[in-house]
Amino acid sequence: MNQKTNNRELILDCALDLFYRKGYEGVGVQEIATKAGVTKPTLYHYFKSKYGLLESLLSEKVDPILDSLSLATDIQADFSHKLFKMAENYFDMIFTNKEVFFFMLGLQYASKESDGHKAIKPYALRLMKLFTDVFDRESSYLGNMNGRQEQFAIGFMGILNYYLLVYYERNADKEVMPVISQGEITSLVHQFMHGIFS
Amino acid sequence: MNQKTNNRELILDCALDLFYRKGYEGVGVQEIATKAGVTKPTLYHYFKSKYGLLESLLSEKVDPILDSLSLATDIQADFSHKLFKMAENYFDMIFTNKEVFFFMLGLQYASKESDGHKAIKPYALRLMKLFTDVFDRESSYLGNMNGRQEQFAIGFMGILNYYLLVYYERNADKEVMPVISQGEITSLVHQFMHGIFS
DNA sequence: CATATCCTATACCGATTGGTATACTAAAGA
DNA sequence: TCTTTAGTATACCAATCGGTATAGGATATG
Repeated sequence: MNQKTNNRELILDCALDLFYRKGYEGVGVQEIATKAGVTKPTLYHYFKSKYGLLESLLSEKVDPILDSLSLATDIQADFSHKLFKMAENYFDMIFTNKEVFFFMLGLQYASKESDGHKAIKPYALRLMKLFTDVFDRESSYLGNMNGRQEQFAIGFMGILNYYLLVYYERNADKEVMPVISQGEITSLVHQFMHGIFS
Repeated sequence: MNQKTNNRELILDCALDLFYRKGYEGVGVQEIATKAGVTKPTLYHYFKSKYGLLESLLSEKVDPILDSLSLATDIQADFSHKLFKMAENYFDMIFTNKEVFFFMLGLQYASKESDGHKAIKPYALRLMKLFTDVFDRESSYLGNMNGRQEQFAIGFMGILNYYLLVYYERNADKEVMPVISQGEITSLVHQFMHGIFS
């Protein structure tokens, strides 16, 4: 039985759990190794540095998520339904990858000079582009966005992410976090599309 | 001349600048002291610990800002104008207190178990309540929000904050960050109130 | 002048930080 | 069987972490 890949994966998983709970800078390499039941040289055999570990972690955990999100934006439906589906997929993705997502979100808001922020930047841009593309594609049909597609994408992501943050904090104490209902998603999408008077 | 308050203030300012640029965990006590031109015991004379320094920093820098923001929400105008004024004040506040605000935002998204997140929580809640109150007060006039005031507040803050984050990243390299124009604010508020079809 | 208080510096603490040199073991390929 | 390679452990490194004991200097009050 090949132990190699096992330990590598184990280290990544332990690192993610710790990073998620305490933040990238708040976790030492020793702590990760101990939790994974290996020693530091083992960790350094697989990853060239702590930052290298972070990079591997992101590329192996975040990229697949973005890939699947990307596929999910290719549905055929009217715009309102499309946005609903997008929000639903987004929330789904987040609840099944809670640790990755909130760790990612934290890095996005971390100080610019921090290692974490530098590491997350390409992924954040890709996620943003994913949302912007949806509005861009729609504008060729609707044609009424007047170059504001990006502002819409920012607004949509802003609403979803901030809603998630608040939701997450309020249910943090709960054993298992309850999912966001379809009604809530509908309400959020409706608010985004038609404003607050309706 | 009394040097005491000078050094205390100096330490706070240096700490803020460093925390803003490198993050709370990314900065050592020694680094703060050195930048302020004092030694560690001096720092520890004024603040009982690194965390105590953070607490003092927040209460002395964030609270006044929230106070002034709170006052600014008390204007008499139609709702749309009120939201515009709020967004304008919010952006104004942020651009004149860039370091405090983005440091605060970073802590808000930091991992729950981190010291920084624990320290910022009450301030984040106060800011949130500030926005929610505006919608609550308006609902007594309009009465058409059906208990969704909080969702609206979250959405509004989400749009503003995410817009700020993107804007901030794009202009990070610039010598002096250009302010967000009144037109942009109008557009954002309009989008929030009436949705994307208009 | 003397005392008390506030402030600051030298020098140190144990613990932890990220990272490594060296050697050993197990397995796979020739 | 011999050699090579990947993986792991012991033990170590200098540097930094947050924090402090002690003592000296300044200033204000008695």
